[in-house]
Amino acid sequence: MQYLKIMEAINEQIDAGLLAAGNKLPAERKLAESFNTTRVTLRESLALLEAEGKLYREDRRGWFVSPIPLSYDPTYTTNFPQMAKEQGRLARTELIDAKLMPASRRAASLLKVPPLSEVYRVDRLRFLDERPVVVVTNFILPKYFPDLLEKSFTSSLTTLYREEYGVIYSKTRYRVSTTSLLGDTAQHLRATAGSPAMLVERLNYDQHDNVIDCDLEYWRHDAICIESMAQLSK
Amino acid sequence: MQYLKIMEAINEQIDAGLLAAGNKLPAERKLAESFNTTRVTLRESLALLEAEGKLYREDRRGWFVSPIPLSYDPTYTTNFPQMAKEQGRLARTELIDAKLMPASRRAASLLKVPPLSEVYRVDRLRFLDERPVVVVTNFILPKYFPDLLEKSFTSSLTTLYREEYGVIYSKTRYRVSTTSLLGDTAQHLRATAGSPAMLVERLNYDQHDNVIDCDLEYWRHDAICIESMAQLSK
DNA sequence: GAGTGGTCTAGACCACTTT
DNA sequence: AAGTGGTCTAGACCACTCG
Repeated sequence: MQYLKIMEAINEQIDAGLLAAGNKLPAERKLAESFNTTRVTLRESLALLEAEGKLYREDRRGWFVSPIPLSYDPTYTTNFPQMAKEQGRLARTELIDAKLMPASRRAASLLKVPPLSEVYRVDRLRFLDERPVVVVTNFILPKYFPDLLEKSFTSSLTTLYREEYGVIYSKTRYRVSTTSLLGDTAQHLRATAGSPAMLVERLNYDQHDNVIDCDLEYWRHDAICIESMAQLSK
Repeated sequence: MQYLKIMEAINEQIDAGLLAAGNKLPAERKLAESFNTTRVTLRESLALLEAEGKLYREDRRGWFVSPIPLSYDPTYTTNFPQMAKEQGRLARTELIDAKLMPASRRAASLLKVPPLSEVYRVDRLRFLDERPVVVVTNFILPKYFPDLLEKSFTSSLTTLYREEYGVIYSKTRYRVSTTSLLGDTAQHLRATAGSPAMLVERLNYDQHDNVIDCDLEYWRHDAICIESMAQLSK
């Protein structure tokens, strides 16, 4: 099992600090040669390290050493930039698109509205230390947020909800699963189609226990770990 | 991008119900031939479907269609068999090993005890509908559980804690990340080395807020989704 | 324009599972 | 004994990135 040995060798270089977070690895052909193997086998090792979250890929750009993951607490509402800041990271959000449209099947079922009901859809791309790490899609019930599209999306949605509409996030139902990145989502994250990813789906309630929106978050899976504290319910 | 097309084709067959949960796919060579491609390319498609949680592999046995994932709520203490039962699934736990030993570095740091302190280590393998889905390793502080090894491990640990020691799980700190299966863990799960996995680490507290144990759970990543409700803390 | 990663081909051998 | 999946080789072409 060559590819396991190669994986361990690269792993050691990372642990020893020879390859620091963010560093680009040498070209695949060079690595393959230095490990005395072919590209196919080498790529198997790299894919394994990617699955473990030690390396990540930028499509057609090469392989990089993963930074420390962001600790993400779904029970904590602070907005993304602040969450990052508290962990000594720099965050930034880019608006991809915001529009009124018929709810997708998944969104309609989460929000418990009839299929094809009109909802706002807001797509955003978030960066951590200038690396794109998550594509967030919100589906928002227009009922609670009239004329949402005329507002500015420069601040966080939670802030917008609170300051413009007096709506306060108070409860969230979340679901975490693993998946892979495809199509536009992959492109925004500069990822190769099929890269492993973490999907966080959230259904958010306001202070009166009304469902106000839901969101789908496609994370580069090495960029976060979900971390929380829970009182046990039984 | 052939492998994406193949992936979609197989996906459709699953969605259409032609390939039902638990079904074994035809041999790789046959699939490759029927899609008019080579095994390498076909395996790329299969690996993608594995990453998405649609298929899983049993080492040297072939590819299978994934069953519906178990919904796993980390804030819910009911033991594993009961959690499964509530979702109409059959669960079973096998004891792999139980012994007193020096804490591993990871365990010592979680439990906040000096490295190499003696702790109980209990390894168990859990099945869902007769499929091995998770390897659970508990590191238990002997301080609260004298003579633990003399007890029977046929019931759940939570039950054992409560009935034999009056210790009640009341709070848990959990962390979810993605990783891959290697070595013994992979073997117990009948997985090929490097299969994608979900790692759930928990640090458990009793009714007096004492840390009593921690555990590492290596899940076949298609077998669960983490799902919970949270009151927002701020 | 050179080099790189993404994708693909057409084989091969081995150890293991299955028949 | 036959067939299967796991692993590996030694190439190839293309579209893209980067200097």
